[in-house]
Amino acid sequence: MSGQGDSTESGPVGVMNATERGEAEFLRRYDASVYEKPAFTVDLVLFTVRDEHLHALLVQRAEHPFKGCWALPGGFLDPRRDDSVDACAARKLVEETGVRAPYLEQLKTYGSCDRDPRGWTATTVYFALMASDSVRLLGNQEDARWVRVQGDGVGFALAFDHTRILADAVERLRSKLEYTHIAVHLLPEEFTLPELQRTYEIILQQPLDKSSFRRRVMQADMLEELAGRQRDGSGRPAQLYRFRDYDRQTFFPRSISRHAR
Amino acid sequence: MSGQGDSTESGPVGVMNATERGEAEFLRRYDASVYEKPAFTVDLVLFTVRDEHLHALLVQRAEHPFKGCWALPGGFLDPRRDDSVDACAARKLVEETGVRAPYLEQLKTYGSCDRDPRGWTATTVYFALMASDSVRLLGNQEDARWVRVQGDGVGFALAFDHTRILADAVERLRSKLEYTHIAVHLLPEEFTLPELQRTYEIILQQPLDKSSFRRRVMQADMLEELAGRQRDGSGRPAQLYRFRDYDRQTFFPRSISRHAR
DNA sequence: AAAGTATAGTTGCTTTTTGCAACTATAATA
DNA sequence: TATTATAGTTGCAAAAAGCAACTATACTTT
Repeated sequence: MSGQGDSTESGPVGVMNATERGEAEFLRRYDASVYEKPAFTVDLVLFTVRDEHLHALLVQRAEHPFKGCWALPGGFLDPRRDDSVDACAARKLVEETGVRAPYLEQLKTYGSCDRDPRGWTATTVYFALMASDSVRLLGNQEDARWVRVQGDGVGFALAFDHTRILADAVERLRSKLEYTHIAVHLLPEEFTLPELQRTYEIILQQPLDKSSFRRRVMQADMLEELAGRQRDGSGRPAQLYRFRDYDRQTFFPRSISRHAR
Repeated sequence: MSGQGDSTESGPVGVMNATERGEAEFLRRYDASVYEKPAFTVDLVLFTVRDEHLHALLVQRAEHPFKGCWALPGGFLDPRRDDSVDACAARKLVEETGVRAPYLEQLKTYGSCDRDPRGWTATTVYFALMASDSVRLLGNQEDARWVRVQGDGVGFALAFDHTRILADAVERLRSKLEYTHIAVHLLPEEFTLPELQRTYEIILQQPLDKSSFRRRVMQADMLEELAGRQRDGSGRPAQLYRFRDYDRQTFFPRSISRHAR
C-alpha cells in the first residue's frame, strides 16, 4: 500500500503541470449553481447558571415561520461575511451577547426536508457556556431571554426542531460534565471551590461529596490559587481560584457520579 | 418566566387562524433562491480492524479537483433523494460498502470558503465502524481501498481537508473507546473476549490487563454468552459472545487506560 | 466580649475498585 | 503422555473513592 502515496502525492514535474492545468481548466468552467443546495443556518445553545438553575438563551421570532414562538438564536450563514462555520457561530455569539471568548463547541448538524416549512434546511448547532454576569443581552434583542432549563427542556415547545436540539444540548452538557472540567466556563474568571461544586450539582441534579470533589479537582491540577478570599455573608470565606488553561480540554479519569449512565 | 409558554404556545382560536394564514401567505411568497448558499456534502470515515491494524476506507478521486488524490468517500447531498443528512450518510454508506446497519455516528461539520477550490462548501462527516469481513467493496469503486491508519493518519496527504478530518475521526474513535463499548461494532456478530480485548489494544495502542478487562466488560453486562466456542489453532478455545443491545450506547464508569489524557 | 451559627476546608478510616501475578482449564501438537 | 499455547479464574496488595467527624474562620446574637 505504500505505492499509493507515490501515485497521488507527487510525480514528474511535467505530469503535475498537466494535472494542474487540467484542474485550472476544470475550475474555470465550473458553475456551482447547477447543483441544488439546501439552505444552511447556524444556531446557538447558550447556557449559563444563575439563581441556582441552568438557563438557556431563547429569542422570540419576529417573522414567519413560527412567528411569535421562542427559538434558539441563530440564522443563515452568509458566505460573503463568514469565512467558516466556526466564524459564523462566533459572529452570531457576539451579535447576541457581546461576549468575546467563552467556551464554544460544535454540537451537531441537523438537516432534513421537513424541519423548516420553507424547505430543505441544514443547521449546524453550537453550544456555549458563559458566566451569567459576563453577559448583557445586546441591542435590538429585546426579545431575548434567559429561560430556566428543567429536566431536558424549558417546559414548552420551541420553533422548528429546537425542542429536540435543546434536549440534545442539555444531554451533551451533562455528559461532558461527568468527565471534563468545562463547568469552570460557567463561572466568572475568579471563583471558589464551593461555587464550582454547586455548579456541578445544579447541572447534574445530585449532591456531591465535598471531600471527594475537592480531591478530584485538586488532583487534576487545573486550578491556580489566588491571593484573595471571597466573603459571602456569613461563614468562613472561601479561597479564590482561577482556571489555569482555558484552551486545553482536560478529562477526569473517572466519571463524577458514582453510577454513571 | 412561566408566562412565556402561554404567549407563544397557544392562544384564542381566532388569533391562531390569523397567524396561520399569515404564515401560509409568507410561505407562498417565499423564494429560497434569493439567499446565497454554500454547497453541502456528506463524507464518511469508515473504520475497520484487520491484520492487527486499524484501517480507513479511502477512494481515489476520478475527477477534479484533487484528481488522482486519495480522499474520504462522500459527495453532494441531493435534496431530492435525501430526506435528511442522516439518510444521505446511510445512502452513501450502502453505495460504498453494501453494509446494512453498522455503527454510524455523526462526527462534525467542516465548512469554510477555502477548503474546496470550487468555493464555499460545508461537509458533515460521519464515522462508521464495521467488521472487516462484513464488507465487500461495491461495484464501480475499483479505486476504493482500506488503508492502514498509523498514529493519526495514513502517512500521506489526502484531498481537501481530509487529512485533518481523518485525524479528528481517529481521535474521536480513541476517545470513545476509553469509556464506551463501541469497539464491539468492529467485530463480527459473534466474537470472543480475547478478540474484543485485542481490538481495544490495537486502537488504543497499549496492552491491557486481561483480568481487569474481563471484569470491566462483564460488569457492564452488555454481552450474551453463546452456546459455541471458538477454536483458533492451538490453545484452549474461547467462549463466544454476542453484543446484547446494539441500539443503546452504554458507558464504562471509568476510562479504560490507566492514565487517561 | 463571649457564645452561637454558618460555611470552608482537613483528616482518618472504611469500603470499593483496580492492578498484578500466580494459578487452573482445555485444546492442539510433538 | 508430556509439551505448548491460549482461555479463564482467583487471591491479594495497592490505589481510589465514600463517609463522617473534626478543625478553621468568618459573621451574628446576646
